[in-house]
Amino acid sequence: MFKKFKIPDATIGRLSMYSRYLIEADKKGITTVSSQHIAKATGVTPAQVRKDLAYFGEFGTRGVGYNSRELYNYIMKILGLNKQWSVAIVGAGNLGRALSQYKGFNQRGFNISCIFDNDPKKIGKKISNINIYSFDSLAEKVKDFNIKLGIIAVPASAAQEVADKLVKAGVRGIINFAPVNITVEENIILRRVDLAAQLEYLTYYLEEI
Amino acid sequence: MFKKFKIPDATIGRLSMYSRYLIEADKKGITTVSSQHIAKATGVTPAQVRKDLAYFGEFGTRGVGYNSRELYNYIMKILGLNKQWSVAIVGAGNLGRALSQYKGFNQRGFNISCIFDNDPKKIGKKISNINIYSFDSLAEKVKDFNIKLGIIAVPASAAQEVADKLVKAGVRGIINFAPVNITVEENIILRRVDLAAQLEYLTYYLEEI
DNA sequence: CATACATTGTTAAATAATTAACAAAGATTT
DNA sequence: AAATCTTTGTTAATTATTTAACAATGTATG
Repeated sequence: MFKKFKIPDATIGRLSMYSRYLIEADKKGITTVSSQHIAKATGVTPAQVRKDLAYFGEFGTRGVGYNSRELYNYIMKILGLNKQWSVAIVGAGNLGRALSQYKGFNQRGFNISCIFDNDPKKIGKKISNINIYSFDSLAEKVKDFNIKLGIIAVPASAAQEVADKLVKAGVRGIINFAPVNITVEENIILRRVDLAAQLEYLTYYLEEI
Repeated sequence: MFKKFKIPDATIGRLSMYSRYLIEADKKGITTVSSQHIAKATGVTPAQVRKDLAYFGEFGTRGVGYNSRELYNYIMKILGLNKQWSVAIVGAGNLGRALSQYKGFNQRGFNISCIFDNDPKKIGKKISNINIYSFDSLAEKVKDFNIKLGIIAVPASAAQEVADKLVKAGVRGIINFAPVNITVEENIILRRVDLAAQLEYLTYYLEEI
């Protein structure tokens, strides 16, 4: 698996979609699929599918297509999903609690190992069998559980501080749900997910039609 | 407000970020900001800020910058956020419940009016004062509450059916949290948010470093 | 086994988005 | 009031991404 070239960010998101389609196809007994099939199921063009895959190698057979299971395995490997990942969620508010229980993470190999909060009323409790720990024990627990991924679900005002703590503890990738821009050192992967902004895309387009 | 040209999708997301910075700046008594200030606070380039704004008009004063409050108001108007929007959430599972309670929506003018589910145990109950109704009453309630935005938080297998129902009831914009591609007629605005895929971006980049 | 057909992988063309450069316009200083 | 400084808005250049086209390659058919 080689990542020599710069791959468009969007490609990664599409690979994830492809993989979901492929595992479904495989379950249904569809052993072979074409770029056309994948494209139709995921809402992209066949050329896009082939281009995306071409970044990583040759996975198909000309005149035939792709073996569903095989391509699925390749993509999962590309995405780094051929193993389990431990994840920490920081913030046991509504969003943090929901994400802790969200089944979709488990389905893709993510294991929410622990939750952190600074509310004494929450510390020591559990959310669907996941322990809530104090901020103070973050570094310790991150090392214990070998956690490389962190989810920030705290208010905007605390997000940067939490990010710093996570990075210091050894976390390598962070998703920030707080609606604020935070910065991390260069070798840390950071993504921002702004739920309200998603609705704002809709209102923007609906506004003037 | 004119949307003659095709605006990059990313621009809309950035406008949302800018607006969040601007209201904060205004609260702190910073009446004037430059594209440089906005850029630094939101993690983009000053040229990007000016380009984004230029799609919609001239909001600044050369040699001076932008009036924080004024630009904030302009952007909110552009995004269609100068009024309240009623939103329906479909699915009262973990994710649906969390989104119903998520404070971030309210802060930006979104009002979760009702929740729909088909579980008899949930119908009739409330989640932080928001009623849970049956799928059957969806069309009726969407009209009663004048709901134009819908959030799909049901399992992938039910997502398309829910989308169809929402559209038929008069909803114009949809966010789909189910990890599946759904289709809607052309004049409906649809966005897909795949939470697991967000983590997969991280693992992709962490995999081979 | 030659011909027709299907579908990939790849190269080229077209489109889109970002960044850089700078003239225009207003504020400040001498 | 001329000269200098600042920062916008806009145009041009650059970079990135998507789409289209097609040669290469394998399968199926007569």
